[in-house]
Amino acid sequence: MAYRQTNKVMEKLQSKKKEILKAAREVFAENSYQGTSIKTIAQKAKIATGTFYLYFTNKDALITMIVEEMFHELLECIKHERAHFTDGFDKLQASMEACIKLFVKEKNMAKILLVQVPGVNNAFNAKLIDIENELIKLTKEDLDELKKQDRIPHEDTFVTALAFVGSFRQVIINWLREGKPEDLEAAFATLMKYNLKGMGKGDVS
Amino acid sequence: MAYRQTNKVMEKLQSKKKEILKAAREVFAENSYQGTSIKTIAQKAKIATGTFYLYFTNKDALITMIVEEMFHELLECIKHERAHFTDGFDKLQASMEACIKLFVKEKNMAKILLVQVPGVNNAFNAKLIDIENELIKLTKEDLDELKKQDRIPHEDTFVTALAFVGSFRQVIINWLREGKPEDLEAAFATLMKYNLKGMGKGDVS
DNA sequence: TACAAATATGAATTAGCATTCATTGTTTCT
DNA sequence: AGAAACAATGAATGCTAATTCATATTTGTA
Repeated sequence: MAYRQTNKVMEKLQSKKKEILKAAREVFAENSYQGTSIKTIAQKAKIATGTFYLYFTNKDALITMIVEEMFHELLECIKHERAHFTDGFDKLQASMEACIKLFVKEKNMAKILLVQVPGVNNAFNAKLIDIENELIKLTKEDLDELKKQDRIPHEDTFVTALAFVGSFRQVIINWLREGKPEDLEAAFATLMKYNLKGMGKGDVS
Repeated sequence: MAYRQTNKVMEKLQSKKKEILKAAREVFAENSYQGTSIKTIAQKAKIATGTFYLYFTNKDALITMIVEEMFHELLECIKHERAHFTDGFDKLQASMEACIKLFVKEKNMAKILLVQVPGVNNAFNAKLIDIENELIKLTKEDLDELKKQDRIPHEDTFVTALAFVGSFRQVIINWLREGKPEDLEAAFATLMKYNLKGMGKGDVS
């Protein structure tokens, strides 16, 4: 009779794939894409290098899956937090707060998305750019809404959205690279105030 | 008797070295460090691959020299423009305006410094971080001065400096990658206003 | 238990690219 | 002109790391 996988085996395979992904996230967070070898990942995942290729077609497919997973996690997290609010300013604040909280919790994710992967190659950058553009789009929508309500001056909301996202990005990257500011969540307050004032919100204390 | 180079030959060698640097800047602007081969650079510079090694000890020495040249160009340009002003806000504005004008003029420089920033752990990356840190340091000094003069609120000037630089960085990167905003120098006005308001400058129109 | 299908292994293969080097071409000086 | 120093060449070398594959182990069915 034909061989059929039992549940036990299927679960084992699934968990092994997850194990590889987990190991890979850790290794990629500390080393560049080029500087990361399959052998290293395999060792960390406690498998032979050849085994890796039973789970992923190649190194590219691995990093693609990792980045896509992170993309999904990040956007879901942001959208979930935004959903609690209707006010434009509140939605902006919720987005960035969600983002920062997630990065503090999943530092490897931040390192991969912001520090390691950007230099890989132009094809990969495209994926990362998608993530960033999505965040910029969300921000611009909030700004356009606020503009329509006459709650902020009629400036170029696209440039404003870029400035907003860029200021957070820079602080997070510096935190990852140099450990400064030490307390990212405390810096969040300063940063949010800075940006709300920049947008022209009237009553920022 | 010992052979002595004539001026004509020395000049030829100098200009060939410059030719290589120029070709390399062009190639590095479009490809990552790892993705750029000496062969490609040599072809563009119209020399044999072996000849490259008569001018540079290796690939690392080449990128180091390029980045150091750019570092120097950029900081000189900024410092020169700042020197015309004594007021803190004016100095901040002059710095970023100089930066943007230089990047518009030397787009390859911007691409190398901002887009091809690889997560590669080598001299290349370290040097790029140096440049950014220098700019952040300058910004923080201006902010500290303004704070001492009680012209801005007593917020964390380091985080503020990061936000300031980060907002410009993001806009410039987006311009390089997607061509938006189309007119970078026009976006500069919006961006500067945003940041001055963010800092808490009172009379931003 | 036997044997077939599925998984796992890690040494061998392969490919790309930086760097070297034996050879050829050019410049300087007598 | 001819020899010695210098410069240029590009094929050959060597290294690193991704991917493959022949072999071994594990799992499922009868």
